[in-house]
Amino acid sequence: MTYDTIFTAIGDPTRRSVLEALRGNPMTVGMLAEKIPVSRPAVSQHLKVLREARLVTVTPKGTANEYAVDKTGLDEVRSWLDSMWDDALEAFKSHVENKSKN
Amino acid sequence: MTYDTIFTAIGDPTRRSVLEALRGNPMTVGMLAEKIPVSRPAVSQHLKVLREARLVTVTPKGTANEYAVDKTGLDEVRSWLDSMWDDALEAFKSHVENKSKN
DNA sequence: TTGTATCGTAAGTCATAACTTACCAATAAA
DNA sequence: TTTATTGGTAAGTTATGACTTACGATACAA
Repeated sequence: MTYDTIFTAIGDPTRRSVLEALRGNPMTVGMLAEKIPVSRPAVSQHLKVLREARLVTVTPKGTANEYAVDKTGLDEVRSWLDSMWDDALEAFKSHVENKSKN
Repeated sequence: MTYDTIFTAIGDPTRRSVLEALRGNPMTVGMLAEKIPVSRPAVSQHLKVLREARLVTVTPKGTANEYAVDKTGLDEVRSWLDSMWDDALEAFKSHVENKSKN
């Protein structure tokens, strides 16, 4: 399941900070490292996890790598959410039916 | 931010297994503990985290506690997702506009 | 060619969260 | 009242993942 990777990625607070920072505009590693209270190599490591989860994209620009939000991973979250929501509604409905049968 | 709690909660694979198990039908701790490869007290601890994140509800039934998916937390995920999606689209749009200005 | 800027990765550290067993409280049945 | 079932919590263990510093590769300017 792809969403395992995605939710594991989002599960970390620092990685959520990275996504929050990127929601406005693409940013380089250095810029992110100035904004988020961890070392630059730590930011790189987190970006790697986010990239593998398809939550960010990277575009080399000279010596700099520019990162942006990748909607692919967000799509997966939405699919999971819709599916989860539907099932929860279904379970609630049949639960109520069972209840009114007793 | 409430969604910090939620995403931290979903970040754990065992807790995701719990949610997967509950998507079909409400279940008791004991039932969950049979289905998921961890001890029953571990399940209890995870359920506590999920409850505080508003991802599950608990209904005492005699000596048993029945847990079910709570749509409140799912709603938060949806809000975050929509907001994230909109911002990412906006950023992409203004990024393209900047690009065509250069 | 040298120097500078940028960043990925290796290697090391260690706090913490996910696990366990043990204990006990609450509920229900006998 | 006693016994059985169920589950929350305490306390202890430890693997791991989030952090750091160090190193070196790549791109670009001088």
